[in-house]
Amino acid sequence: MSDDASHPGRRAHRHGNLRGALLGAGVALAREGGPKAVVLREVTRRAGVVPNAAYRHFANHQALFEAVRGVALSRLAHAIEAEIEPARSLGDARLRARATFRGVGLGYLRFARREPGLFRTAFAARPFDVNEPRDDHDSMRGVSDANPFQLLGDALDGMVDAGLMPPDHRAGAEWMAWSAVHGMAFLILNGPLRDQGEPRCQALAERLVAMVEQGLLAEPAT
Amino acid sequence: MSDDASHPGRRAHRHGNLRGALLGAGVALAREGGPKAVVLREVTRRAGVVPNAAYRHFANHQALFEAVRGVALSRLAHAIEAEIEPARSLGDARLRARATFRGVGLGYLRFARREPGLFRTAFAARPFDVNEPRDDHDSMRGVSDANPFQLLGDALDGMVDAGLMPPDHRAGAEWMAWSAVHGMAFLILNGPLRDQGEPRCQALAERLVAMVEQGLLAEPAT
DNA sequence: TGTACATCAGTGAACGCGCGTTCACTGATGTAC
DNA sequence: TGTACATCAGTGAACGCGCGTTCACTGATGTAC
Repeated sequence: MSDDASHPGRRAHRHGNLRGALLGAGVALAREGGPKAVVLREVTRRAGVVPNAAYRHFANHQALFEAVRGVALSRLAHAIEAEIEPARSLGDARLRARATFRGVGLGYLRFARREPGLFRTAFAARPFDVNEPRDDHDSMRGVSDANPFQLLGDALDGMVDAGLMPPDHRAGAEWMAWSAVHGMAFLILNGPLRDQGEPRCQALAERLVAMVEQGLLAEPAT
Repeated sequence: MSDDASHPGRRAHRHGNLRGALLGAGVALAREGGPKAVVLREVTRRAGVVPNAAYRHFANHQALFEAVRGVALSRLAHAIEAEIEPARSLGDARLRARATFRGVGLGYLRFARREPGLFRTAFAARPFDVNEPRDDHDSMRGVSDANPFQLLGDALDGMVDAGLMPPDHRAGAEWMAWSAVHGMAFLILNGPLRDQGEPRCQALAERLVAMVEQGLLAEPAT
């Protein structure tokens, strides 16, 4: 790729950054075809290298896949951060808390629609550790390094801090919100909602997030 | 299996009901290992038959898989019907409507927990047609033949009929409820909620369904 | 500044695996005469 | 009631596929003297 340096006719040895090239190829495959497309042999093919060369940089196929998955999760976090960014400038604390919470849900769903392959990859196979720090591989400057789950938790904390959500409703609220939003992502990607247009998807997403907000705030103590 | 009939030493020809045996083996595999475990060669192995014998009864592997998936969806519908059955005897129409609605969600989630392999199989690969009638393969007598989606729709209609839900909130409400419940099933089966005990899962499920109910009824017209 | 050498990233060839699927076959069953 | 025959469900053997992974190798690179 970028090693057109000073040794024109040399053999392909000393790739330069094969690990990065393999990871990039894996991410590209995941974007195009989801988790099943992240096949070791195809990854090496794309990197212009023989299959077993991958074993210099990853213990096995699973290790490579986990690295790709880490990037996918990181991209999801960035998508959410981009969606909640505008809310930061809101003056009213209550409005800001609500807008941030909605942004987390809408960002999650937007990423699912825009990057279905990466989204599927992020949640394929073993679930990600809710506490694992984000892969800083492609992190942006000036932006926190939270994983998607932590961004959701922060948004919920904000709702409590702003006095919108009773503190005794806070525990476990992540699971409620995440369930709703992930389920809709599934219906849109694999389910009966899969052939809806973008405007309809956006409308459904907004209604869903509003429903969750309503349900979490007004939730009876029962 | 059941052909210990009148021909003791005969070859394995004329199985009797090989199609049924294959389907049964496929369902058993799906229960044990989810959709990926429904492998044609293993199905025939379990039926005590040579692999290509399956092609007398199913066009190919996919046709066999779809048949298995149909059974899984049918089982899910039965689980939901069993859960809403008690609500039918409730006198008050409003209580009955709410109990039925909750039963749909709780039955869905209970099935996901009790039959994770079948649940995963039901929603693997291509989504089921929301209008397709249930496989009557193992239908119960005295019970309607609705698919899970139709049961949800009926429950929502019941909420409107009972005056609990404003009619203008009815359209698309299935997607809201289904999203929430399916997402939680995912978190419990594949996500960070996967190692919770049964009581905790049940509590989360009840809270989720209550949240959806609250959110759908109080939903602002925005 | 030049030579000898250790390192180790990538090569080339091959493995065994289980899969879905195809082919020509055989022999028990049920029917027609 | 008995015989000839067509049917077709299941057999046996084989295929090509792409996969992940292992092995002994080679040759460019950077370092020590």
